[in-house]
Amino acid sequence: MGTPLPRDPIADARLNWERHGWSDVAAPMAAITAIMRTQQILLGRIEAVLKPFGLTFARYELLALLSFARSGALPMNKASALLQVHPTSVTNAVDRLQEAGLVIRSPHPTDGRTTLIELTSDGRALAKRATAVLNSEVFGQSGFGDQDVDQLIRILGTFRRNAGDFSG
Amino acid sequence: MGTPLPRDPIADARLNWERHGWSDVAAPMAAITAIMRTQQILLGRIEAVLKPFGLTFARYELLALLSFARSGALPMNKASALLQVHPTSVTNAVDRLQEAGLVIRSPHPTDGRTTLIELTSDGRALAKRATAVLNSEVFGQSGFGDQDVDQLIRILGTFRRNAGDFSG
DNA sequence: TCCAAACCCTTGGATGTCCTAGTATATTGC
DNA sequence: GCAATATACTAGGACATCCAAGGGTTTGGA
Repeated sequence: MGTPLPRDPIADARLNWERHGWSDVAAPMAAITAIMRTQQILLGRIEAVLKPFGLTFARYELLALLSFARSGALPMNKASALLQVHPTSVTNAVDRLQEAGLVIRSPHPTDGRTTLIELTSDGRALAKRATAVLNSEVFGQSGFGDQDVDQLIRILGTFRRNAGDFSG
Repeated sequence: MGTPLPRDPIADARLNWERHGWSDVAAPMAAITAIMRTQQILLGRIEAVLKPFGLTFARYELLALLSFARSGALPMNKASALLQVHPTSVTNAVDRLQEAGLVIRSPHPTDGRTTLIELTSDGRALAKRATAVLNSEVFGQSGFGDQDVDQLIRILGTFRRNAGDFSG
């Protein structure tokens, strides 16, 4: 990982696609592969920033989501839907956050099937500190130009809507 | 996952960021979060297509990379660099591909430290079939417009170069 | 009223990714 | 020529993600 490659591997893959007669899908292949790689780079940066807090991105996302809920609590199925991850992933994250004393599980007042995740004061404080560093170290230095940020939001927003993420 | 959300959770997160006084980084936060989510959606589609072949995306990428090498063989460290993943991830993928009879390990002729990964004829055939389906089912139906594909390639290409992926 | 279907969460299993450490082989410098 | 350093791969561990299955709770139709 340390040393940059002499050539862009994704551009090379695109050339290979074209050479094999798949020119019609070479460009979207390159775009999709670039998204995969960009995600990998960004996730690496985020995890590096969160590590000193004892957080992973998955746990941070849950903590941040709870901190924006008015009551500081959410049902697990709601968290799963909003974070768009499998329910078992939420179970996993809550287990670890609970061990760390950042959230607690509490029964839903009216629905016996549902478990509420509730932020502790420690959890709320940690979410705040982690967000501040994430803002300054990652989001504030994304490396994307302002116009490109707008383009990404537009393009990926359309894609996500078409993929069935949301109906708005 | 099944039902679309009534609202875009990323747009909501952006509003939350702005409400908390982080307007200066709200847009890049939204763009980065959208990249993470888009990657998740695309990976899901790809894995669904590859599953009938007994392949995962990681294994497919390795297979495809080998199929483009003239000799059909590559040193593991080379594969790790080109795929931009950790060497242990390549070891893992090769283990499983080898069990499936799709690749074999062979010693490097001059460097005793190095192991070559070599495509078997089964591996080459499977890579070809999987690529065909991936092209028609995923890359050919990406949901991105032609202009958006070009924008993505440009924006993410710049990002990756600045991140140190390649020097070209 | 009551049982079947739907829903919620958890457990167990399979994969992939990374990190750290360890073993083996090459290369470099004295 | 030999020791020190660098490189290549593998083993073990921590996490996260998904799927399939299981047990408890609600809901809704007969």
